[in-house]
Amino acid sequence: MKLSANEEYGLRCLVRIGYAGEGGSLTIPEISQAEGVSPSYAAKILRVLRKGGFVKAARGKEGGYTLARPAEAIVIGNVIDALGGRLFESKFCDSHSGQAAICTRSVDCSVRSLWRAVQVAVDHVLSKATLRDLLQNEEDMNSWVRTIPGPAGLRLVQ
Amino acid sequence: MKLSANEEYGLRCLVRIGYAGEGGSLTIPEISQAEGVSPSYAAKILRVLRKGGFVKAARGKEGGYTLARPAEAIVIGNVIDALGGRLFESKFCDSHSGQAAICTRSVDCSVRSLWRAVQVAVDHVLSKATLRDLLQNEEDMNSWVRTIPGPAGLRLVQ
DNA sequence: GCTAATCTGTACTTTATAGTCAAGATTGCC
DNA sequence: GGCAATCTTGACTATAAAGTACAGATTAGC
Repeated sequence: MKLSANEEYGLRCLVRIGYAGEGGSLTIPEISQAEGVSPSYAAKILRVLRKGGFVKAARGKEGGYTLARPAEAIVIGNVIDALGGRLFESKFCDSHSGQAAICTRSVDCSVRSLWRAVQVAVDHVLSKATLRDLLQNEEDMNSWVRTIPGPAGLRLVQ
Repeated sequence: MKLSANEEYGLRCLVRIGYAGEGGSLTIPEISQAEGVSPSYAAKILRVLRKGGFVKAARGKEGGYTLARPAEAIVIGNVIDALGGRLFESKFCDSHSGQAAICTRSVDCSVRSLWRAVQVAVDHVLSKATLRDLLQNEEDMNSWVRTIPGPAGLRLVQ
């Protein structure tokens, strides 16, 4: 249960572009240097963000990357989704691949229920947080964390 | 944010051994066939579970794997930990490696706070669930999920 | 239209994870 | 002791993820 490099760097690049403000833009060299990754790699990640519709790219002189939408309209869950595939996507726990038949044995049921509970917990954080939340300072950050409903949401698992 | 094969198969193997009941044991061929993996791979995973102290192995005829402790004394969070490294362990978000200095730039702070919130949410599920919970049927399963406290726990993030 | 700055795409190399193999060690039973 | 069943170990191969290199396309400004 680890973060992929794509998820980590992708989100960081996005936050950095967000910090550039409305209409502000950053170039690949600027971003790659700030994040300490090679320009090629930054470009690769930024391409994913662009294809996901989170940033816009402008070529040529004065070019660079800008947010494609206002920060409050960018849900972090969707960003992570685009960067690293679906949350907890797995070849085993495949409620999405229509292989319901595999859930006849109890081991499958138990484990899948657990992963579902974890996924719901994660989604509760990531689907509520927007890029705007990440652009506040740390103190403000914690305020939205406190607003996450607990048992009510988790009950959805069943 | 994906599950590793180790985490998925490891937990499944453990649950399967748990289903064998108190003192019941399963051999590598039995487990590997049930899970649809090669005996070699099952052996590799079971080694991790053994070194983690979750199962005991007996060699020779009548040998096999047994739970090392009662199911209610096995916390799933610890199992996942042993199988796949620390939750959300990352070379970036390294509050564990004492590199606090990296948190001077706001991008680092924002992103790390987010991951911390996610980790807390995940821990709330995994540190409360025991193997015993997974051995119940699915209906019973959901009952412990409902008991997870929400905002109270997440407030710990700050 | 030329030039320099910038993004875009593909192909490549490196490294980590997943999964396999085979020889060795232990145990229970005869 | 000998045999068969079983776990143990380390080395090996295959596949996926991480990261790099480079040639090409686009644009702003002159």
